[in-house]
Amino acid sequence: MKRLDCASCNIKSSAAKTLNVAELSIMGEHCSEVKFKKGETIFKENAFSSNIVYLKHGIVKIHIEGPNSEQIIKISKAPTYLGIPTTFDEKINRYSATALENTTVCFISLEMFKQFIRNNADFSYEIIVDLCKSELDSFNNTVNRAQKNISGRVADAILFFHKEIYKSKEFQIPISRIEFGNFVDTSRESVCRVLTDLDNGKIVKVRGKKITILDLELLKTISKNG
Amino acid sequence: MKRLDCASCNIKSSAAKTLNVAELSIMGEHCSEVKFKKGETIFKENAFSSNIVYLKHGIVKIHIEGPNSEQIIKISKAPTYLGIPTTFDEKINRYSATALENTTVCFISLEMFKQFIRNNADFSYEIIVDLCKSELDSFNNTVNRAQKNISGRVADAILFFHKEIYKSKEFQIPISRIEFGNFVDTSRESVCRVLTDLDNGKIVKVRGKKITILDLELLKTISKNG
DNA sequence: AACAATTTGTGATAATCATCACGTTTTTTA
DNA sequence: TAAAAAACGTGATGATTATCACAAATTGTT
Repeated sequence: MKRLDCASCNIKSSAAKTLNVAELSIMGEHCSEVKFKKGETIFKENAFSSNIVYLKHGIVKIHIEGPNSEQIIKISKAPTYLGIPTTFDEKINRYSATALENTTVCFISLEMFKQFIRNNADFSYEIIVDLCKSELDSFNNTVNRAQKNISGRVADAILFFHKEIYKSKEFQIPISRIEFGNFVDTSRESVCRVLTDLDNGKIVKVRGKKITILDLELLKTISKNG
Repeated sequence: MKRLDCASCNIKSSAAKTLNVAELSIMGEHCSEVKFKKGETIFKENAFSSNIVYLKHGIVKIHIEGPNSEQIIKISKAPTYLGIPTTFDEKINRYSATALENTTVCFISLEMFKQFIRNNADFSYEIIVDLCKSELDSFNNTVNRAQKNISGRVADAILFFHKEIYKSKEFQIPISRIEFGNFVDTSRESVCRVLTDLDNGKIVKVRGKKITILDLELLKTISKNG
């Protein structure tokens, strides 16, 4: 296993920031860094798992094979942990993670990670804060998926890419129309139709995967009211 | 504040089980036990919050006010923590909890709870395990809500009450038809129709709120395939 | 027990959205 | 660079489900 110099890593998680040099050195001995290309699977549902996965660079989708199609649960951007719930409680992964662009991840030995949690309460504290945040996100997500119509959900997704991922009004969406549908609980065709409507209304300029938000306020209104 | 004798409590959370007598005594000094009647609000979305809530007895619904209606995120049964994510990261509650039957909860001082997490890594560990479990549940929920049709989701809910809450084939559902709809992302009317179909097909006997599962296997099939 | 209020059940109708079909464009690969 | 494969856009159609309307049943109240 490649020895990593975690102490000098400047993309530490807030949990890792609580560790001292000695602890970071131990961590480096139980870590490996791997690069993935766009489209590659980082870890897969139902596969055995004994690593915590930390996303250092890049964007990934978290997805589960549903009864009808792939369900994209969320899209995550570095830096963040990817596989804490999936590895902590279960022996097998309960969801998959796939790179949406070239990414770098650290595979951290689960045993060592648990040691840190058991021995370092500050570390645990930060992990708990993280898990709480994602649970709240997940709850909000449930409401939005359930109660908004397709236009609202597509608008939501565009606003999500704008605010959470690219922090710009102009970006390339990292997913196909099919994946977009799997992300906002609708069909590829419906996504296309909503996008052309937004384009026709000069709210969002849509050119293939390239998105330019023209009227942010109106887009927010659509996100709220559908 | 009423002083509680946490040491002698036999409904301790797995986290609280890691505490020694001295710690449990401290906990008792920073806890208060409150009883709620069916229908009463335990804590409310957008209200200020400075307590961790532990459900000792009873069943509650966790809900969020959505753009169109109340969204029931989940239904939880004692013993469990209710408000970790809502209090840990935020100053205000991000969701409400309402008693579905007479319940007993402990309000635990957030400051003290954070002290335990910072000082007792075994305690933190158990909290993390809990949070991981609920995140996984939440992910599965997302898939089921998105990809199953109404029959499947209603069947799911009945199986949920059977397996997770009452552990019996016969029970009274603790929610109205409207709430049932808010729980499985549909209208009151659609819930009624699916329930009469299940009753007509002799799969589930439905008499008002009283449910008797007659054909468990068929119900599971409906849950899967709609 | 009688009344009011709420909850429930069910038919009719309308809206939303999925699916199908097919042509076009873009991307990948040989 | 040409061929093949994949992704995309859009119209037509049908299925699912929401909404409306109203009667029946249940629950709560005086």
